Amino acid sequence: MDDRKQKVLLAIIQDYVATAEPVGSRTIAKKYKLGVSPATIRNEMADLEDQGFIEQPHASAGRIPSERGYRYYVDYLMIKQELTRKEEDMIRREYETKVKEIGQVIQMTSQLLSQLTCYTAMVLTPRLGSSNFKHIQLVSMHPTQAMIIVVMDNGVVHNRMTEMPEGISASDMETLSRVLNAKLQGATIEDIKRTLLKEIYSELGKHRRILDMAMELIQDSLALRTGDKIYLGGVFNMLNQPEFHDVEKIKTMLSIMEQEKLLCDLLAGESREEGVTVRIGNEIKQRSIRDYSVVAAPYVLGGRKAGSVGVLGPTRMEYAKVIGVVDFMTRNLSQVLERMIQGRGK
Amino acid sequence: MDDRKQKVLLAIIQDYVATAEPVGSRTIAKKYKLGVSPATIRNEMADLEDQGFIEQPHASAGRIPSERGYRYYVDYLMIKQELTRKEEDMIRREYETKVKEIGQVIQMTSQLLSQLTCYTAMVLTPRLGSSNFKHIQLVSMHPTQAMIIVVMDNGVVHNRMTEMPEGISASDMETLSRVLNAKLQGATIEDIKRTLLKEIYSELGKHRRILDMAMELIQDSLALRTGDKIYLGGVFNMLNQPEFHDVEKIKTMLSIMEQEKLLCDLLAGESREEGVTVRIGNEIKQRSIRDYSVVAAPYVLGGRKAGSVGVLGPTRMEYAKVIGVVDFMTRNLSQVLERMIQGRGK
DNA sequence: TGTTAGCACTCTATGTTGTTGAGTGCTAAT
DNA sequence: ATTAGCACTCAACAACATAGAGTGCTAACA
Repeated sequence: MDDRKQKVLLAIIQDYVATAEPVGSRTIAKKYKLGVSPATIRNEMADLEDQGFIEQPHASAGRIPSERGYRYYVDYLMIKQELTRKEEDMIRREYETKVKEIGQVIQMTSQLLSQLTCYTAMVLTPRLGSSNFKHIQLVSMHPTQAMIIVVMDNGVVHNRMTEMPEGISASDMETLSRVLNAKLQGATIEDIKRTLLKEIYSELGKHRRILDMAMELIQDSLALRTGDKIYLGGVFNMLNQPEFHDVEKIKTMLSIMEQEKLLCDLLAGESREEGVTVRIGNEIKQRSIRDYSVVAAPYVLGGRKAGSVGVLGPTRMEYAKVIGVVDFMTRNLSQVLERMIQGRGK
Repeated sequence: MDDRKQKVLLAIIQDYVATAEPVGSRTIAKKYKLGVSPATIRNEMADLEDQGFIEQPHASAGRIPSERGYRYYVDYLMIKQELTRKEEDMIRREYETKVKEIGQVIQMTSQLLSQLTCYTAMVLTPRLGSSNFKHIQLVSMHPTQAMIIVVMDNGVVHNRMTEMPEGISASDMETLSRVLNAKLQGATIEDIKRTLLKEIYSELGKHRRILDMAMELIQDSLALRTGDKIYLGGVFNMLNQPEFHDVEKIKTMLSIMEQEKLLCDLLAGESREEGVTVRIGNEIKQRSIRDYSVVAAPYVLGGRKAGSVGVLGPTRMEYAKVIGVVDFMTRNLSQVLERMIQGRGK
């Protein structure tokens, strides 16, 4: 692959990414002054086509990059595009002013990602590590109603209403809370299941009914692990891409977006322990998405992969830009989350 | 408006709602055996057009109902379609098995609504009435981190992490919680602002830093009123309606769906204190939605309107069905929420 | 007087055909 | 190795023709 061929391929990709129209030899000669005539470029293009880097939609049209072409571009030709000063400032500002809890962080991230790229953003909720029991609190609401609140040590809070037998006063509940807290301090789910449960029951047996509810909630909390949820951003945004001029395309795209499970697999599966991963067209394992490309990367929490973010768009994607954005956003997201959970050390 | 004219209008509406194609006189004569010839029906149709109940898209096409036609249908011709036994059972089962907290109820409702109607569902989150302070709890997390949890008397829970000065033990926090709870019991926001604040500060002055945070959260909680949020369901669902064969239509529709505020106004504004409201086309005040119809109704909590649900679809809508569904769902939703908040009295 | 058959007319949707222009591949000259 | 020239291909577009659905009107009919 000599130098000029690379230049031609680069030109084709850049032009096609920008215009979504097949690129002809004349266009390249004019716009990307390589100092040679269209005829020469035609020869190079014929070669590139033989090697599978570009293809012709039909006989008398220009060329478009093939998946292999994009792959070559991403691996060898592309220069990652860093965010501008302005963009970085904007992002930091958004996080600082508008975000107060973990759900908002995730949502904001997906919004920013799609806004910066014009494609669809996906963010997987973080698995918040350890998740052991921290605190339980029973609060009397109505005469016959109580709320059970469970706090996990990663900062997740669960709560549930429950019916309560008559004749339990608010101070009874306070006592119950205190005893339970003392017993359960720092316990893992195994501890609770194996040993503590019996101990507690024998001690507080008369409040069996409430205990049952409390235990159920604690177990749910421990089991739930903030069940992998995926946030999408800018699905609608992407419809402005010319690949969606056709109603059928829109529908199939939207039906993919509806399949949460598929998208979770996509994100969880594609991104490795570290760094940005790019999957182009058929490189994606999920069959139904083979017309698109994904740029994904994990974000970390306490040094370990906690979740992933990704951008989904047509194979004709601004890879340089998207990769830059995804890279920045994952690092930023890690920081923001870390600060939020560990405390915003001044 | 004589009897036969009504029958013709009814036939036109039913057929057009079913097929989305302009209806001709032949079709009516054949399918809706009125016992007269197409020519007679043509005469009736000419009259109906003069009166503004139907219109012709172009000279040699059949007729389609006008907004006035739909209005007449909804007011005088239509027979509300109750849900089938099967559907009702399905709904009840879904709520019972899958729904454990208030957010899920709302989401499930919008899902079911859109599923049953094939249009887009909108559900406004409930305003949970009073919303006074019920309980506060400080929980020590890390050595320098604490969580503040505030419970409101309508069952809403807010929580926030905060930094904590060194040298405050877990039992200090327990004490703090207890004193605060005692002081604040059942207080409204005014109480807190006017009198209690000073009292508490003078008593617990040395923990000023924590108090500030706690008070901030309480005030936020009182102010937030679970800020009117809207849940949409089945936006994509609706794309299968033939009115969306055109890309532009899809885009404008989706851009409407993105404007949360607009939709909130729509729902909050259109539905009165009680019962199902139907707004057809231009009857909708919001300009940008004038091509659609809305069927909305409020749901109640403790005897007062707490929120609204609605269905948004093309003017060519199955009003009979949709009205039945909306009616049933609001009543059911009221019940489910009531039970959830007041306690699931057996 | 209300109903109906018949018919001319209208207009969209669909298909056909011709034309244009962008772009190629090949060849021969440089 | 590069390039000008040229014949060729094919999608896109426009112009035109055709078919058919549906109407409104008129005149005949019960």
